[in-house]
Amino acid sequence: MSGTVAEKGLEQSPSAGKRRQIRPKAERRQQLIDATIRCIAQQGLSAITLQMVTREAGLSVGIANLHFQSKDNLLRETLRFVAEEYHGGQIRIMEGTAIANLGERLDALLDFQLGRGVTQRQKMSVWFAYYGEAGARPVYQKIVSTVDRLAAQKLEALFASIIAEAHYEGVDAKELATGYSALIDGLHLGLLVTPKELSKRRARAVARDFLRRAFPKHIH
Amino acid sequence: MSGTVAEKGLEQSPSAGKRRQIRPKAERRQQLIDATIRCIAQQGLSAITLQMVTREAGLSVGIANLHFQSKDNLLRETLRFVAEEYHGGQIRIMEGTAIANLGERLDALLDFQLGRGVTQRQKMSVWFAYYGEAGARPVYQKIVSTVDRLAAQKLEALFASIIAEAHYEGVDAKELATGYSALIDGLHLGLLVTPKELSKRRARAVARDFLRRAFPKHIH
DNA sequence: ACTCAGAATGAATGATCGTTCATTCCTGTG
DNA sequence: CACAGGAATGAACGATCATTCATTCTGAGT
Repeated sequence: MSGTVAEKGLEQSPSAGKRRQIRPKAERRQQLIDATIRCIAQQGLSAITLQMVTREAGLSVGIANLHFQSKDNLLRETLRFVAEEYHGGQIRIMEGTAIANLGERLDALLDFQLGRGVTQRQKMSVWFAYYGEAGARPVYQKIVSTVDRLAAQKLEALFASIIAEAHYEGVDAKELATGYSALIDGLHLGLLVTPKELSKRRARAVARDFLRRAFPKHIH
Repeated sequence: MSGTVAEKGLEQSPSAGKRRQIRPKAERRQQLIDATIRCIAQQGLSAITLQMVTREAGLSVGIANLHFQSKDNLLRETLRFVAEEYHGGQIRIMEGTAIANLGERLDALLDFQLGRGVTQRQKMSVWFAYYGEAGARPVYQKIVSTVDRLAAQKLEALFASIIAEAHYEGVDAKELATGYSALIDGLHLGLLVTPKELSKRRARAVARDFLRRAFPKHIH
């Protein structure tokens, strides 16, 4: 997890807020994306406003259209960023050579997916805000599908390796990967919508249980 | 499943669209809620408009505020209706005495949750549209939590009965119910966002696999 | 046939949004 | 130090929204 999303929002100088600053284009873009994420989490995707986002970023209204051409494009780029952050994190764990033991790699994946970084209200709010619009906006669907497909393939490969290693019988890697991904998504949803009923601790226990049932020799 | 949501949208007379009709308040409310559901599915929650909804219902703009006081209230009532429809359907199956056999009751539940009625794009779009806003709107969270808790209790009770009936060992009904609910939610999400990657057939297979792993004596 | 309570309408209103662009102000370069 | 390129600003604009309410119309009761 990279902690690039949080902080900022105020100028670097605590009280002063006047002096105009010129910064490289890439930096401003990221600054606006970060502000967009914070606004979506706090106000929701349907209530979001350019005035809201640019104020959160400590900049003027016009700058959003300067760097992103339109509000629609800013929202698209924000989704692209969040999607790549999440799926990239998963993929890095699954194809990383740092962890040789397959069981430990599974553990690391679960730690990431239900760990502090991902299960922040802020992050989950953004995820599901876009999911909610995906039904009506094919563009969002496409952005998510693209990264999602790659992560799904990596997960399936990891499961296949585990199955081969321990000669598990009657288990289909692809079907199991689909189920595990869906389970994680559903747990995120539960953490977001009914946090009183589902604690993070229990979410982890549930996911671990799923893996233990499938790979008893790898998850103790 | 009650099919109250579809049809309408046009006056009863195909071509004529002028004559004003007076109908009971309850009927008009339902008519507007149905139109709202269709609009959310087609345009998304963030793009929805009272003009859009009332036109879809074949009525004038002012009528929305007449029967619901505000747009916010219309959206709240629509969520309440959808939530009760979905969770009510589940609860009716789980506490219904029509099916005595516990294994068959499980099957019926799965058929409902991943059947034609629920997995329509229209329905799932509405669900996740509201879920997406739940992070920023405590009201939505509360509405969903209320019905969700009851369904979760019924599911847990059903699982507990099954566990007791066949003396399954080392299985916790509550944890399993949480996992199953999350799995179903995640599969709905997959069907909505990545329909190309996940067919309804495979979603059912995945859910059935989860149940078979947990209750091998009940699901063949 | 007549009446009238109240359901339904839709033009008008004020607020707010995304977007534009003339202007201002940095800052690296010569 | 002077200057030019372009990053940043924010007032202005037109479009669109939720909401109001004076008016019209309906249909059940008499």
